[in-house]
Amino acid sequence: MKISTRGRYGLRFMLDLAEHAGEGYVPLREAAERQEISPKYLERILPVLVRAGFVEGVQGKGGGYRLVRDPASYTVGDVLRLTEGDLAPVACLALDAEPCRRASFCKTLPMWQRLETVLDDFFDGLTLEDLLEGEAAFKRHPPSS
Amino acid sequence: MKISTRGRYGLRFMLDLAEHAGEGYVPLREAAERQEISPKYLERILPVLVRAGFVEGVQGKGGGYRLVRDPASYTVGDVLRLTEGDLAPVACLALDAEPCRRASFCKTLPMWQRLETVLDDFFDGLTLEDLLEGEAAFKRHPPSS
DNA sequence: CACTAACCTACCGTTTCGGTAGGGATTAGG
DNA sequence: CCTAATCCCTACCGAAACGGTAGGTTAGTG
Repeated sequence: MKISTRGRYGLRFMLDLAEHAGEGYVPLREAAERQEISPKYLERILPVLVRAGFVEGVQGKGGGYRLVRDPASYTVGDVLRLTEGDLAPVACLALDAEPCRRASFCKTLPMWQRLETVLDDFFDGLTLEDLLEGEAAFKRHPPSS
Repeated sequence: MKISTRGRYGLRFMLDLAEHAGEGYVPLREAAERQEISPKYLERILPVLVRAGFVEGVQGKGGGYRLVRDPASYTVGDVLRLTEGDLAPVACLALDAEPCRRASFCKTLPMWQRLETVLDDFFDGLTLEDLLEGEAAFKRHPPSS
């Protein structure tokens, strides 16, 4: 029950781009240094973000990456679903899961389904811009709501 | 980001005991058959539940396992923390985590902390008895609350 | 005494995780 | 035109976790 480095690094990379938006293209090496991530490893996480049209990569000297849209238009859920993969909390709810015979009477399935929507709502309710604001974003969504 | 079989099987075992409470001791083999879990594998998940005093195991003929307390007194969070381990969604929030240098300025840490409380609230707000009721338990805690 | 069933430990094949290595292909600047 | 910078792509790799198996020992029942 852990978010792996792929999801966390991918998200931090996107945040790094958001923090340096409007400064031209950000070389992977610089982002990796700031985020203290192995450049070669980070490099392997990015293709999925490029292919999804989330970031634009420009080759050659002076190149690098930049966000395509406004930071507020990327939800954390969007980024995690790409980099981490499926956000389903159990295997039987994964997109590629084969149907489970026990589904019709499983006492735990409703809970996992409910948890999945809780997670979706949590991650889709946060944008890169929200995270840049820091803790302030969570003050607006207090635990009691 | 998946709950492993240890947590899921442990929970289903506890639910199986809850469903057969008051019928004496439930042999592991019977519970494993009903839950379609490898008996030998399930056997390896149980010691932590026994040592925590969640279930009582009795050896010899006529023996087996039974819940020690009322099903309503076990939260899903209790069971999962024992069988699955830490419920922290990222490594840096785990109990045994070494302190992260980036914590003071990490843009994602507040989100993970918030998510951890969301998960704790979710799992600690459900008991074995709630799950036995099926979907009804979730009608009482609608998505909008 | 025999049988049942919990208890305990070691092993094992597969997958995932986190990372490294080594090349291309492309572009800006001298 | 050459070179340095930069993205892009694929293959490999050690360690750990996952999910399960095997084979015993201990304890209680009939």
